[in-house]
Amino acid sequence: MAQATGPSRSHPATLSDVARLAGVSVATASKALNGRSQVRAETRQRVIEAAERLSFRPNQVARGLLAGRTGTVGLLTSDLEGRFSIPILMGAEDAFGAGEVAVFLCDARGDAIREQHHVRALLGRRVDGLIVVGSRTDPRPSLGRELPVPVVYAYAPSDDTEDLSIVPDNVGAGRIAVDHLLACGRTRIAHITGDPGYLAARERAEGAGAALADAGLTLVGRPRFGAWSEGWGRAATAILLDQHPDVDAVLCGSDQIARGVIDVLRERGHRVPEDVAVMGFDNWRVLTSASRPPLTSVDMNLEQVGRAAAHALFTAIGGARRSGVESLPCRVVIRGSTAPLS
Amino acid sequence: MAQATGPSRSHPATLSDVARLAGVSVATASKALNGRSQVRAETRQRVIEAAERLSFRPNQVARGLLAGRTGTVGLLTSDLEGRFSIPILMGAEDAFGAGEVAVFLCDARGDAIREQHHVRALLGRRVDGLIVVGSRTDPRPSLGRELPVPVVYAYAPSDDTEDLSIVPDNVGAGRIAVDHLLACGRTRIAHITGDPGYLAARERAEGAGAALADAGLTLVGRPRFGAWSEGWGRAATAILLDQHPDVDAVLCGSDQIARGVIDVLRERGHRVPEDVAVMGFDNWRVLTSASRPPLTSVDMNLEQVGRAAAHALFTAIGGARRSGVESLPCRVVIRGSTAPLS
DNA sequence: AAACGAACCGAAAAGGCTTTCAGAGACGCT
DNA sequence: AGCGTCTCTGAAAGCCTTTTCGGTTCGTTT
Repeated sequence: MAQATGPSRSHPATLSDVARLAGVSVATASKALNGRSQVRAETRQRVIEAAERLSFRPNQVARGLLAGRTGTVGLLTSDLEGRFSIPILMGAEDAFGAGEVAVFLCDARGDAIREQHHVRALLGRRVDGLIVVGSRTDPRPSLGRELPVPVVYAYAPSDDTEDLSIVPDNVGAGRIAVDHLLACGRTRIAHITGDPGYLAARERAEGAGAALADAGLTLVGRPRFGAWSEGWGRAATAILLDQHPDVDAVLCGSDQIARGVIDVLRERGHRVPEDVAVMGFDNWRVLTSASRPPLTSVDMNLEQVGRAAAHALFTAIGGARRSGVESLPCRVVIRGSTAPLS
Repeated sequence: MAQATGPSRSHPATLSDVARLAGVSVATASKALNGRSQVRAETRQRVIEAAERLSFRPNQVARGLLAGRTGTVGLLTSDLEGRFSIPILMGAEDAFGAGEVAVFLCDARGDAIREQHHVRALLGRRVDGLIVVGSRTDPRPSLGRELPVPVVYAYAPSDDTEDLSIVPDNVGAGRIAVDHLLACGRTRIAHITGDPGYLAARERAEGAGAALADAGLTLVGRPRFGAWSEGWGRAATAILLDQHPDVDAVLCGSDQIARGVIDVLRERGHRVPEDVAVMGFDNWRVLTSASRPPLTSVDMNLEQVGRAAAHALFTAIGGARRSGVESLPCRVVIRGSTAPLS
């Protein structure tokens, strides 16, 4: 039943086309299509049919001009490459897409100038709000208070506490990770993690330490900061085993580190998880499921962060402003690399 | 020098605000700011200063309504999760961002219904064009010929040859991969790759076979199709070594497979690259640089694909329509896992 | 029969911008 | 002085939709 001649490449139908075809005025056509009550049912039907025949889609641009709200938001990422931005972005896109909001994507490539440029461009397009997604949890410069639209920061909080930021709770993440290891009966727990220049690394270590203290324990040695790489995981494990051969769990700052740790443990003849339990961080599927055994990991619920940011922005557009840093809980995803001591 | 009272949260300045402040009409103000020639230099200067004082940014929505072109495009991905979409998206965003085009991001989550919904929404916003990004290189259903704006398909080509699609040249990729191994003096080359349901897997195998044939050689055994996982890489390697212990190179269908291959090779006492050279596919940094040794891999130049798609769309909006499937060359990134036989 | 609501419809304005066209000065020429 | 020519400027139309408000038609009430 293909239509012989669709509307095709000519100008899309406008409301006045519909009105003409239905034999009413544009005003009536508008009311009919928008469910306004001052239209006779029969007339409304005629208009709807006309609209369908012309496959009329109301021009959101015109609508936006009139309403003062465009139904668009800007999503400003600092680097798409980083794998943390993507899930957040997905969550936000998802939360908005369900409504009638469209998302402009802008990647600043970590450059402040480019970021400014994008902000200007987005404001020129009269977005109703902005979400700023960072690639690390360290605070970042605020876009300022003088913007004409609300802004929500996701993952990387703003350094201005008047702004609203949504971040994962990395201290809590450290706690629940250790809690899981304790629940598995482990007591000699080491922590190998990434670059100490990252707040995430320091906070996770802090949380881990606090959970251990609550149980009357301490970490085996100090937290071993280094790099977010497999290489560091391997190197640190070698040292760890030399110093503390009796360790029975290693909490790692990332899944990459964890893979390095597991490799060296196996090479040195330690069984995972029987002798040593290993936990990662980030719950990055490629790494967790490919490792032997599959890796227990902490998931930061980044999609959730994205959705929460979208939701917060939505309510802020509605007028309800919040501020401060709100942190969302993380969760432990249990796989084969951790198990109770038998 | 902070301004005491910025434009802040009040309505952004409009052109008529600027005109009033400069003491001219909106028409003149418009011409002055847009570089039209029919304005005295002195008047223009006055207008520009007024615009600056009010930090005036022209309303792109109004401009779009008038011009009939909005300076926006829709970027329709089928799944953001997949790692192939991201670089393409970055490339496209980059190519457009440099100009004055803004990108609407929509993720269909692999659902045709949702895709349709997004297309409708985007057309309602009067995007000037559409880029459809797929997650595998197998052809996908066309959006149809009746759309009012040009469409370019990236990575996953349309099944309608009247559409324009930009894809990586996977056959060529298989060729250059084998060429590199041949250049390293390898002659007993095996191919372990992923799911044969993927066109990419079949095409790469085809290209590899062709390059070998050109050299008067054949693969060691047949291409070993399986899954895109480390696990399959390990399993296939075990079988391969049993059947052909003299193999001197393994071309893998993905970096994940390659990591599995390398692991088993090492465990069985084969040195990489001295005894066996190993190549991956996709050039996925996390995997290539973390493996021991770092992995030589074929990069599909996906950012390039994204940029090319953006560029093609741009010219199509300008009126120059192309059609068919255009494939872009891949490149070999050489790291430690391949080296000349000494 | 006159008046009154209710129900329905359409003209017009608004939103911010660009462009066209006509008008206003300024200037030089005959 | 009168005329044509430039150079600037501004009024107004147009883009597409929504909303307000005034007008018309009916049926109902006194």
